[in-house]
Amino acid sequence: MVKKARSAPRREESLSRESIIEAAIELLDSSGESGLTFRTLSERLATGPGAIYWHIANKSELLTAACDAIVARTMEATTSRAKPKANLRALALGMFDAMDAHPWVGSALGQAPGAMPMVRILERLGQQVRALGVEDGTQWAVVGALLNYILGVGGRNAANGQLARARGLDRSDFLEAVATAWSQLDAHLYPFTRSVAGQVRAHDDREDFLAGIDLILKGIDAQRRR
Amino acid sequence: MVKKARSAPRREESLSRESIIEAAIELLDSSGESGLTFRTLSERLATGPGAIYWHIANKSELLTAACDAIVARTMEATTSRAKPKANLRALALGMFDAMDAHPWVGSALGQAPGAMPMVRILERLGQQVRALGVEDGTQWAVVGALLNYILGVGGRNAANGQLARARGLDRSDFLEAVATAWSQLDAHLYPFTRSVAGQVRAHDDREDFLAGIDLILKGIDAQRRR
DNA sequence: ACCTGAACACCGTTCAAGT
DNA sequence: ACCTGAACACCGTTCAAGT
Repeated sequence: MVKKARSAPRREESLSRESIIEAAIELLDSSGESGLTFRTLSERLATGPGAIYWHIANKSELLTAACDAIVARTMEATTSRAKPKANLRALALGMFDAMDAHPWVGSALGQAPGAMPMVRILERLGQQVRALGVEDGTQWAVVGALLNYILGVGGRNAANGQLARARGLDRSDFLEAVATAWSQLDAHLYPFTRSVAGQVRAHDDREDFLAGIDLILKGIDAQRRR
Repeated sequence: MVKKARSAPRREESLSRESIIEAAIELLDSSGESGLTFRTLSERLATGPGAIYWHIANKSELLTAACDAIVARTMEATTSRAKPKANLRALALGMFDAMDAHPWVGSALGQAPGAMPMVRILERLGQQVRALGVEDGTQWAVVGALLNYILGVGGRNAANGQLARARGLDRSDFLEAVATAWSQLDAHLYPFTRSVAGQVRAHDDREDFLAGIDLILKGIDAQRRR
């Protein structure tokens, strides 16, 4: 009945940098960082692996570009209309949620120091720290502390997710396994880790994250008051 | 003159987990994370790639074990005989220097959440935070903030080093390139990043790192005083 | 018990050849 | 200008076969 039998899936539009990046994001979301392969990606785009290189220099550029797309959207979704502190918290939480939804973003951010996705975050943090009235000389240190903390948490979360995936567990099963291992450590050598094992199970990552941000914000206050 | 002509290099002792880890550390130090290969490693140990699997499960275990060896040495070298705050600073600086000397340690740490190398650091931080008099309920958040910050900086430094190596630059040339790129950003969209570009060039990473630690310590004080 | 090394199933990347 | 897909030079990992 149909004029043309539809054979193998065929691209209708030509490849473009954006369509490649969008497909890469889908792949990363569904199969993790190890799932992003030029072969798998080119299959999904109904082309050959070589074609991608016409639009993107290499894999690390692709990963950074995918990461940047997520970060850019997150920055757009996070307005800055409240007071600086509230903005900083919202910004941090926005990044936390983005890295939670796309675990690969945390590790991709870490792999592209000084590049665009990091700069977007740095800039927004910096503007709010300025608005907070921190003096010029210490702005860099303060923003650096916030940025490193955010990226540190993101990287850790990403690693948790990847390890869990690799072992076929979900996140909470993985944390459960960590808690169990910690509670079996030598009581004499690792008293603190043992005492804290239960909290690994119970606590809310998002709340812990925010508590860290608040701690840094308190430090900023204390420094400014001096 | 010599009884037996020495032919191809031959192992004199049998392989062991430790000798493999030691060789891996040497390889990582000299050629970076991408330089650690089962083939290169087995050549250096005068054996075949398969032999290593008798002693170590896989590459990620090898990397974590190498990382743990460095962290364990660092913890041993860092005594805790002063006041808690001084101990925390010394501990953080010790890790900073270790990650500076072995840039791959920063990224290896991030890849092994909940595993031994991380636990060593967690435990030491935790004991000092306890000694500081932080109440039980908030110890986890405080230690988490310190740990995430330390690992965040370590990861960033590692990424800087690896990127620089990949581009055939040394670290300062790489930072120079970042500073230049940042200073050419759009003045309207990226005022903060531009203003801070110069400091990327000038500032001492180690001092910046310590400033961040002090900021968190100040936050802890402020929280306790409440 | 421990080691050897060929073989397997992948990678990222290149590049002549096509349209 | 853009795409194709075979080919290159690697990987980590396995495993029969050796000692």
